[in-house]
Amino acid sequence: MSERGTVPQVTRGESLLFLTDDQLRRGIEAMFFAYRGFTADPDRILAEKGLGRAHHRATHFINRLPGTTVNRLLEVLGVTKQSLNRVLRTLIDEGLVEARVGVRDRRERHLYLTDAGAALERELSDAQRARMRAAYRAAGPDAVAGFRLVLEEMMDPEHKRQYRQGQDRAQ
Amino acid sequence: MSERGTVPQVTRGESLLFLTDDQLRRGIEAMFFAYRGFTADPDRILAEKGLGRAHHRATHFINRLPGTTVNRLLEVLGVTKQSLNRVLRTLIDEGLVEARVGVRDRRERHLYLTDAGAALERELSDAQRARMRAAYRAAGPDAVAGFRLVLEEMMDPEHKRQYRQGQDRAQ
DNA sequence: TTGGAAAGTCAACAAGGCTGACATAAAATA
DNA sequence: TATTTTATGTCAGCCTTGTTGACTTTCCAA
Repeated sequence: MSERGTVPQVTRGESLLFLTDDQLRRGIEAMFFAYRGFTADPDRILAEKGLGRAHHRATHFINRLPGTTVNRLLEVLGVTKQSLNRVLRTLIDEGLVEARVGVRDRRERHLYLTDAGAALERELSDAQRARMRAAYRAAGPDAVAGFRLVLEEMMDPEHKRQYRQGQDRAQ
Repeated sequence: MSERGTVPQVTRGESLLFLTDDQLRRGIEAMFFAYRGFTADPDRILAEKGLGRAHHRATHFINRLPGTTVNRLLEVLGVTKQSLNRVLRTLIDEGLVEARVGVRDRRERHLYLTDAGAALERELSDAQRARMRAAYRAAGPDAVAGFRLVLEEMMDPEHKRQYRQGQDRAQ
């Protein structure tokens, strides 16, 4: 907070002009507008099917973590179990997700996408990846590396852990 | 869509490995987790005051565009006037925003933050900038340039325009 | 075997999106 | 001047997706 309105000093020959309040504000607005673009395409598809963004998030991570328990999914998504339950209810009722009672622990429900669920997930992620791919291609590999690094540094520590655990799957 | 599950070919000596579906998925998850971090600190402050993220977005852009009309703000925020109206109503009733009747065109309302509104805006953006600054510092200037470039490429064209117009203010 | 913890469900509420219809005032135009 | 268009605000009602609280079922450890 101490740097507001000031121009950071040049130290050891490095310019710190990328840390001015104005540059930070630009970054904040970039996040705001980019996130809108990021969700726009899946949102359109979901709206047609009477589903919402929450269903997309759930199917994404069920696809990524097949057989996950509800609890595990709760940690990743960061919502209350009641909130997730409503979304799962819909997905199960519509035949997109299957909840299998745990074998070792019968309190647990292990979640899997059905064929229809996998098809939906693919449709949504295809749309999202298409935009991402276009942006990556336009920006180039070095920019992408920077993009990923800054995003990682913005995460809460526990999300950073989860994010890193998601590495090297389906290579 | 055509590249799913394939490894992009190396063309003209460039590696296109940063465009694999898996790399794109990583970017998607990075956006998801980072956006959570991005909004977490202001959300906590807002919750204490009985306000929501929508109030933050409104005060942010009223601060950035002092004297903006309601219509202009609607375009930037991308919500309906009914939705914005509810938010503005609260902000005006709580003495955080002032709506002045237009001089040239008396149908217009020009929006300004009051002193209390400016103080709230500063508290919120200080919190958000603090996280941003830490991420920027940790990632370094080159990463930040890449971050901003990729985000810009992810925006819808009209948001990209608005984003670019926001350059070079309060230098 | 029993009491607590864990997983999941049901009910109710709130924020903040949305649409539609309508009112008012002012500006622009025929 | 009469009419239409524009900018704004408001009411009503709906939906999604968060929340908390209370409850059931199941498991496990004392």
